[in-house]
Amino acid sequence: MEIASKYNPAEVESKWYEYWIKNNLFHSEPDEREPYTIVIPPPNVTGVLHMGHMLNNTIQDVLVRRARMQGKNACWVPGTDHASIATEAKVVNKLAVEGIKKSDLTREEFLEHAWDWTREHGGIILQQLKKLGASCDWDRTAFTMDDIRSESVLKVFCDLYDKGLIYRGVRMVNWDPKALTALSDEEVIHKEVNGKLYYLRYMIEGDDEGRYAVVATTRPETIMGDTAMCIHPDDPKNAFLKGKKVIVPLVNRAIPVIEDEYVDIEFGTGCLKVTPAHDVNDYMLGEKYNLPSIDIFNPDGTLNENGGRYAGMDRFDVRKQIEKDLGEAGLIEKTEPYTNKVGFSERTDEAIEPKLSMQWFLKMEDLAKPAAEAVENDTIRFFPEKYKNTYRHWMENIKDWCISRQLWWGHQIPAYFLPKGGYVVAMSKEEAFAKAKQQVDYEITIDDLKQDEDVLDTWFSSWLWPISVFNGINEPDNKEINYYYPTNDLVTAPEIIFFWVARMIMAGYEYRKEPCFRNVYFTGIVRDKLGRKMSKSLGNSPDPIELMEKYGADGVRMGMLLTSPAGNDLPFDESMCEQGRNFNNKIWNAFRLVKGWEVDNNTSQPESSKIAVEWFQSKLSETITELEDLFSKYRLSEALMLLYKLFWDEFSSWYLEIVKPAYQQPIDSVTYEATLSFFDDLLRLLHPFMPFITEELWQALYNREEGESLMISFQPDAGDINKDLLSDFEDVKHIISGIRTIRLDKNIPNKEELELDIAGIHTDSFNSIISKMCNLTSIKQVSEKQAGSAGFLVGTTEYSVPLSESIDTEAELQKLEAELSYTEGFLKSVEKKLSNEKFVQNAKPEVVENERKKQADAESKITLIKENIASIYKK
RNA sequence: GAAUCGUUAGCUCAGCUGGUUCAGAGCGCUGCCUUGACAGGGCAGAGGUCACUGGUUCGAAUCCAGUACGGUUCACCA
Repeated sequence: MEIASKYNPAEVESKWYEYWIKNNLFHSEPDEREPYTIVIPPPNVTGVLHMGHMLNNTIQDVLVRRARMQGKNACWVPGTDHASIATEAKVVNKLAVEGIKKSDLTREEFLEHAWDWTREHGGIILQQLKKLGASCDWDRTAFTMDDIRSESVLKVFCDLYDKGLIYRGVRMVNWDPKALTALSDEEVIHKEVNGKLYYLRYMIEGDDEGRYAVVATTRPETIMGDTAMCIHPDDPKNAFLKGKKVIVPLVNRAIPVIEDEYVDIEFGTGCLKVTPAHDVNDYMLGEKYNLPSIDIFNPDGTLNENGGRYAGMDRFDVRKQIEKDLGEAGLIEKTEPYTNKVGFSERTDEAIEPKLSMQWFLKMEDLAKPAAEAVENDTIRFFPEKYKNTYRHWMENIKDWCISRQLWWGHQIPAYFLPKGGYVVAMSKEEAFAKAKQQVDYEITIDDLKQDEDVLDTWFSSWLWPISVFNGINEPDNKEINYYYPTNDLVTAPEIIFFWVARMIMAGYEYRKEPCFRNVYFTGIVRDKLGRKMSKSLGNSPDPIELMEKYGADGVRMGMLLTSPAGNDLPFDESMCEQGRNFNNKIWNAFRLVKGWEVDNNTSQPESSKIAVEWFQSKLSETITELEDLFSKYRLSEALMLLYKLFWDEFSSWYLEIVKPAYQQPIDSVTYEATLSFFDDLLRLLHPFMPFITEELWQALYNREEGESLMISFQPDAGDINKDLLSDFEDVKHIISGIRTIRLDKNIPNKEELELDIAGIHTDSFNSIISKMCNLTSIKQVSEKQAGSAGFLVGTTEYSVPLSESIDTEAELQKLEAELSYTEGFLKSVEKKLSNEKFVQNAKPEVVENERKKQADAESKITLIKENIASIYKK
């Protein structure tokens, strides 16, 4: 049988993915087994796969595949998110290209376009996940705006409204002048901006001496909205302003000077201009002192009629113009460079405008309580744990959630306004009508009801995801939700801990009285070599699909996992995928070797093979035990590395080399069967990490029936671990390495046979292995090392190889001297410790005992080295 | 500004309740190796005052305090 010397992933991957699908192996139905559930963090429906998705979904797939192979009923629910703002922006852009303005369309027409767009681009990302090998239950694919999820969202809205947790009111909100919508606090990113601090003169009204106050502000364009000036009551330098009125420059409006301790005397001049409509703090002052509020902005960030001569201009242009105008009017004292933090929209990167507007809010305090506790007491565990702090801090300072958005793409708020004021909240217009009739004392028709134009924040649907994917909101007692919920693990990015994770936990307790998941694995950020976050705009992100074509999905999966402990950023480098690909190739070639052997039932098993089988059995068991521990701590990269070394070093470099028959010789059947069985176990262990190549080889290892698959077989169990055998074998490796080093040093080809002399304690049972691996003709005990031989120490036993050629005594001496001085130094430090009475008294007995042993070992080693040196001199 | 996490080999990271798993792993690097699974490979090597300064202790990479430098999150100083 001819098998290519290089593994070619492309055809293998699609073949097995189709096979898994065809045999319905990803699908899960409730049964008597223990469930294992993961819900996917739904990617944006019109998004494409990026490196962050690759990392995230690889981890989920590893967890799901492993759980499935542990006999659990594993269910990974896929789906997508309608991503209100992001998608709407994309559709608006697309229409703009076609010369259509959103404002020219009706809501229905716009939504038509949005659905078209969704149908066209939606689900691409899910197809890409299939390339990665994701074992999602595709029959369960959900969308945050499909019927079940939409109904769930409305239901929850109505329910929370009925409970009095949702309210409507005019509040200062974060306004995005580009997307033309309000945002929640979490959607605002504060960035440092280099600007100026403007010192403006406000003349005192009716002051004969022409005195004035100086106000320091970063936003001179908002002066038209000023309705007061504020000073600190105890500020001596501004005391002369008390009770006066000052004139707002340019608009010549008189405003009162108020006093409040909120003002920082030290900052600027100690005078604060108060613009209640455009600053959160000024708004609070306005409330406190009952100040009028003058809104000077249009929704798009241009000035409205209150902006006087600046009406119609953009806010940033006004800032420049006003600086000029005020300067000319002699009303600018000075300007100085100033750095401050400005909020920007997460989605549009537009500077946020604090704006008073009517919005819907959700009260968070009561919802937060059980959610905070659950993480605090580890009912829900975070990996890494440090995010508990972040979470706690947010939960303790939680504010009400602004859930309305002035967009069309999303779940329209189920509130219906009544003709003479007021509104009713209901699941449908019909229901609303019924309610309305009861509520009002005048005649109305259903057409008199007008539904609120706004939609809900995207996260208002995502926070129900673990419940809504099993229809647990609409039918709270259905079989599926009762079986699959609570889910087990959530894999997501720390950036959305507040947006999503925290809120899901809240919804979980509110609607199921149970945690929505048990463990949260936070992935890091995928960065490029320069440490920059990979992003579309920087263009520094490789295309995941191209990567998979180049290195194979298994190779890329491995590359992503090799160096990414939970919570750590991943400095991505293609060389890691290369390492992954190389490992695939190693497995492939090991398989070629084993499958290429000719088996002879009449050959008896050599001693060396018999021991190797026993040893590897123990090694395997040991690794399985360690693996379980690592998985329990979600240390996936370490788990993978452990398997990497098991396969490459222990299995390929040691085990296979030992049992490998001589060239063109057959192998005995006992060893052969054992080797196949080991291979089978190794493939099972590796499968969650690299599903494709393992399935390919597992199918080829034995004759499998149609429908059989590695992915639904079981993880191997750990057997007995013979610790003595394992540790003896480590010595054997050292002996073999020692001999190899001698060959290298002395330039002795492998073909040339050697002898091995041993002075000291040695277990003979491994001689067959040493002999085979080193091409030895004899291994014998000697009282001391022969002259003219090269040696090394393993423990306190001296191994030496007699050499026919004369050896370089000078070099030999140097080596021995170096070892002697090292060992003597070592002995000295041990002796120092032991002669310290306090150490002997205070340290644990076993520690002291250990030091004594070290002392004895070092002493005998020194004696041995000295003898060797002496023997060289004798000669 | 506050909170929090971190600093160990060229790179990415392990190192649990102080003492032989204490100075480790993978990659990279250096040398040698052409027939026999694999050069996408084999074998053997070199590489670190564990950021710094004090302290606790018989004993510190490990515990404590401070400093420096990074990261993350939060914050209304105009």
